[in-house]
Order: sequence, then structure tokens, then C-alpha cells
Amino acid sequence: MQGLGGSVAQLWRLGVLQSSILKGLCCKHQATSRFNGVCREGTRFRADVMFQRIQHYVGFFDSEIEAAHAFDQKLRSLCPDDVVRLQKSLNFPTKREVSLFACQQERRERALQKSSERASKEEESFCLLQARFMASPQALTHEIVRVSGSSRVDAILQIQNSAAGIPLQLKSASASGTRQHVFSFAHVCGYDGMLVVMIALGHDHMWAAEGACIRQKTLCITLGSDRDRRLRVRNIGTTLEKCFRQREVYPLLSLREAKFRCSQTNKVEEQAHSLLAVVFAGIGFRLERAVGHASAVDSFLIGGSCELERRVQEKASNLSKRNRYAINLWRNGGTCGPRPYRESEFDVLLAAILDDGCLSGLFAFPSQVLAKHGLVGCKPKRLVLHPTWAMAGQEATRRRHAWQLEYFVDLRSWSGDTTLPTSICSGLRRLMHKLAP
DNA sequence: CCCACCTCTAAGTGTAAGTC
DNA sequence: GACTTACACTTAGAGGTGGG
Repeated sequence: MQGLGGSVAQLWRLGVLQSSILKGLCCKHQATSRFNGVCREGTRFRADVMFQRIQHYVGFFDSEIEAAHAFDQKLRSLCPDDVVRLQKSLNFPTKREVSLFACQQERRERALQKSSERASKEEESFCLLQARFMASPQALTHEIVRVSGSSRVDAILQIQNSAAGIPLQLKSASASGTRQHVFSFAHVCGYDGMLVVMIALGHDHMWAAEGACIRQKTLCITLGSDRDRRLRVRNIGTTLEKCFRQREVYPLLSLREAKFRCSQTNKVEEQAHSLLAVVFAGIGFRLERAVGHASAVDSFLIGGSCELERRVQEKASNLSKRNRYAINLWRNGGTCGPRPYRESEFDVLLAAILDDGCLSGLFAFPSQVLAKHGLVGCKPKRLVLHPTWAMAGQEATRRRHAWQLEYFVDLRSWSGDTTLPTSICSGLRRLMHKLAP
């Protein structure tokens, strides 16, 4: 309730403000009322509630405030869930409803904080493994390479500068509460052909098991137990080298193959990143994955005259069943729904247009341009992309999306495994010039 | 055409419930 | 009572669908 003061007048203002902001943002038609669920018809105001895909007629009213109150009343009767009701934007939330909303936001903040901490733990576990490995004699001949992105393979162990190695899955766990001697590793099954390395954060303990031999979903290790003794890693270098020699158990995997060991959804993302990296390399730029999941951006684009580093948010889209390309401009998340990007969160948004696994084109939008068009910094939006060959049918819509073409490069003349044609290189350089701060 | 809501698959943490 | 396991909760991105 901070800043609201709790007075009815302030709550009223909040309601009006919320609904008018929402109206302005989400309604493409001319709004006929500043309240949700209310529209003017002739000299009177009509209220309707859309709930669970059913439109509920409320009635006609002489004033829009009356209609707005009637909308709220109907919504409360249809929807008993306070949070869902608030997401549907009541015009005049009660004091209690506003405080519930505040609680939800606090929960959300805590959840996001936890998520960020978890990402740091993943990174910490890799650093621990790396540090212990570097202290072993095997580090003179072998190396552990981090597999970035959403792959189910976290790292691979290979002979230095070779093309393939054995896949490693890292799991981390912290001891909690009074059970400081118990470590519970979740989601440990389904890693056939990989070595599962379990790391106790905050302690100097490490265990390893052959992925194919783990049958349970969660593996619990109690210090001093049989399992602890059986799986405990005393010397990570020796353990990894021994596994490296067992080719029949741990087949070798290249870094590229490892990156594509992920869900179909993440394959789209990974494929786009690999292709974009090749394209930018063609004009002397490097597109490098941000290390670890804790980073606020997907990658960094480095290059140009001053070796500038731009923070990049990457998106990819295949042609959808509706015959169009679209990207989601939000972070997913939890009980309060999707969260929009902030203009300050990244410098450039790279959107890859994919067709049958080939990169047909790319958009590179500066964050300020997206903000100018109301696509970041306000509410979660989906951006329909219009490359030159997929322009909108109607002239008015074409005009509305014309700005996108300024930030587009057509890549259809590039086959993917050859050097970039000169026309594409010059287009990319022009685009990079626009992205300069 | 835009928006809201939904699904899918991936992950880690904490804890309730089951087993020995 | 100690140990083990499953589950509910949270996060992520891409994409499908129906209403307005």
C-alpha cells in the first residue's frame, strides 16, 4: 500500500489511472470510455464482462462510472479468485484487493530474486568444478569446455583444442536448515551417455555417477552414507580421465552437437544464435553468448572501430501456422504473468527469421527504437515481423510496419555455408552503423 | 491484425510423504 | 528417527488459438 495512502479517493484514482493506461495501451480501436469493460453506445454506456471466453452482458447505464461499477460487480461475481480478477483490471479495486495485488508483486520479486540466485549457483558449481580440475595434473592435457545456452549438456571434457569430448551434466545442491549433512540433487535421471557430476555448494564435496545408471528422479546423498562413499570424487582429474577412456559408456560429442541437445524450442534459439554468429563474423563482429544464465542479456555483439560491446537480446521465429513471423517481447514469469523488457535492459534486439532451418533474414532493433514504438518498457507485447517478402496485405498496415525495414537485412541469397555475398555485407554494415551509440 | 491466454519442455529448491 | 523420493512451486523461450 506504499504511496497509496489507503484513502478511498486515492484508490479510486488508482483504478481510473490503471484502466485508462490499459485502455490506451491495449485497445487498437478508439476507446469510447476510460473504464474497462465499458463502451459508449449512442448517449448511454454499455458494460460487458469477458470471462473464460464468454461475454457476459451487464447492462446499459446513464453514466460511465455507473457502468464501470456494474462491470466490477459482475466480474467479482463471476470470478472468485482475487488475483485473476485484478489481472482482469477492476476499475475500482477495494483496499483489500489492492493489498493482495501488492503481496503478489512482492512474491514475484522474491521469486525473481531466487531465480537469479539459482542461476548464480549454476555458475558457481561450474567454477568449482573448473577450479578443482585445474589443480589436477590432467589439466595439462585436457580441458573442460562450458556449453552455453539451454543444452542438457553443461560442459564437455576433451583433450585440449580437440573437436569433441565426453558430455558432463552438472547438478548442484545446498544443504538446508538443520540437515547440513544432506544434499538432494533433483532431476538427475535421463542423462544416458553423460557423466553426472554433483556438487555440494558451500562445501568441498563432489560426487559423480554414470547417467545411464541413475534411475531415480532425485538423488539424495547423506554424508557418511554408503552412497556418499561409493560416489564421492576424491580427485576430479583422475575421475574424468578414467571416464574419458570409456568410449562405450561415454560417446564423444562435439561442442556443436552438445549445444543442440536441448528441447525443440531451445533448438530454434540455439540454431538462430549459431547462424547469427556466422553472419556477424562475416563483417568482423563477434556474437558471444553471455556466460551463465545469470546474465540479463542473451549475448554480446562485439566489434567495429572501437571494439564496442553491445548487450543483445536474441529472438528467433519460424513461419507460424498463420503464415507470419512473430516474437514475444517479454520475459515469462510466474504468478503475475509475463514481464515486459525495460529499455535499459539491452542495447539491441536481434530477431532471426528462420525458414526450414535456414536464416532468411535478420532484424536488429536498437532498444530506443522499440521504446519509441511502445514495444518495450510498458507492457508485454508480441511483435509481428514483416520482412520484405512478408509484408502486410493492407496498405495502412504496411505503412504502420514500414519502420521495421530500416533495421532489416535480407539473407536469402546466402546459403549458410559459403562466404557472405557483398550485398549482404554492405547491408549489415549499414545496419551496424545505425546501432552505433 | 492485435491481444490475452494458454501449452510445451527445460531447469532448481524446499518440503511432505514414504521407506527402512 | 534417519534417509530417500516425488511433487509443487518457481523460472525460462517459442509458438498456438480464439476473441475483439
